Amino acid sequence: MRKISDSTVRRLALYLRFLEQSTAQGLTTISSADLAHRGGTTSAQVRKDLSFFGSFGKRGLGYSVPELAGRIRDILGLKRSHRVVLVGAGKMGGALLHYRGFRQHGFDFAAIYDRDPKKIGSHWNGLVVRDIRHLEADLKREPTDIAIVVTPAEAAQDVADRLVRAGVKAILNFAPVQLVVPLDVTVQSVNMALELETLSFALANR
Amino acid sequence: MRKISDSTVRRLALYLRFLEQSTAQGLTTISSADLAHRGGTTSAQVRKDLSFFGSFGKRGLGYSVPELAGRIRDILGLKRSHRVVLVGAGKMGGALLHYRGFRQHGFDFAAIYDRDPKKIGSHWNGLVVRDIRHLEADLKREPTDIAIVVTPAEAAQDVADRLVRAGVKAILNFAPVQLVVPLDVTVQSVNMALELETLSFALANR
DNA sequence: GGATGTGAATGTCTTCACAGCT
DNA sequence: AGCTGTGAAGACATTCACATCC
Repeated sequence: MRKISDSTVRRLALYLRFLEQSTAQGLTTISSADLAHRGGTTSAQVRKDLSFFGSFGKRGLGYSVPELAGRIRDILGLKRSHRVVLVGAGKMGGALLHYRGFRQHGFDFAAIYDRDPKKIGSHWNGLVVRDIRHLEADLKREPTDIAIVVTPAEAAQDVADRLVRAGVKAILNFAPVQLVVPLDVTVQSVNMALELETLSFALANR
Repeated sequence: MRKISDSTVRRLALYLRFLEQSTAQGLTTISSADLAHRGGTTSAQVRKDLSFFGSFGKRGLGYSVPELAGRIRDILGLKRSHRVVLVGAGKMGGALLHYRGFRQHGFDFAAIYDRDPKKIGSHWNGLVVRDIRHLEADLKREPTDIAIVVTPAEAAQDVADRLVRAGVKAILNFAPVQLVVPLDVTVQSVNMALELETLSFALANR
């Protein structure tokens, strides 16, 4: 497949969000201009993004909301649900576990791990926190391709190495470190202090 | 000032992280190649990023770690601390409030707001949750330029409008909606479901 | 000698603009 | 007539490569 840019993928996910809202509002048809307006981009951008994957619209009319939503779900691989394991049973881990948006989009938490004996065995949103030592054996029994890492910075690389060895192919990293992984593993990092720093830059330079 | 790309700003923040680590390790000098290696980029990229703001290195030697760190802090506006208000006293808000990385980088929580009477008045990490109704009056007394929005999607735009009216110039948004704000206000959004969706795309297309 | 700083070349993403369907 | 789909143009970002200086 032709190389698709990260920005295009992120925009597709955004468009999908708007399509879902449009469905809720009972709309059946939407134009690239509408989608663009809501996503802060241009209609040409929307059409170009979609054109990498096919032509889903009707000239003179626009796109069928349900059809386009289906196509994008297909493109993003959201037609099936994903098992997700979470490593790090801290405050942030707990917040993520309760975050509605994940389940709504087909991401289901299968397990939560920590290494702190005080946390192991406690119940979190219907799941029991397991000893990180069981990670490899558990994933061998039930393969999982997405992991969320919410450990302190010092532990994150080690956890990532173990996840990779256990066959995880995609990691969402909240620890403030740059994870090193093999090329066939994808990492997305959310670095919250860094987000604030870009805001600080914007404030300092207006 | 010449227009600086968002990617450049984010990389600067990353370099700063590495410089801090290098300081901790007692290094006094670092080359663009070292910085590049740790940040997953190239030495030319590092030099180009820095060149937008001046020439901070010594040819044949590299960069002085403390000096470069200082320069980047200056560029990013991190030489002063920032007052931050948080809106939304949910699980995620609580997690952010406890997140060490913020304070470490000079971002200090000044207040936390919610509209749920059951939460108002309770203590969160040394702060008392205040009624969102006091937002405008509080910010008039103590101007603040950064706000973090961690409300449900439905409430986020309304909260953003009020923040803007109260003079906030930078918003870090965790609600899964696209906030509409005037041009002189900067928004950074962290959309967690969207991050997982890009991972799902990567899994589906390898 | 060794690493920076930077124009020039290349590559990538976005926008334009219009032919082509419905 | 209206809106898509898409080559071509333009803007922007990254990489190259080398003169420059410590």
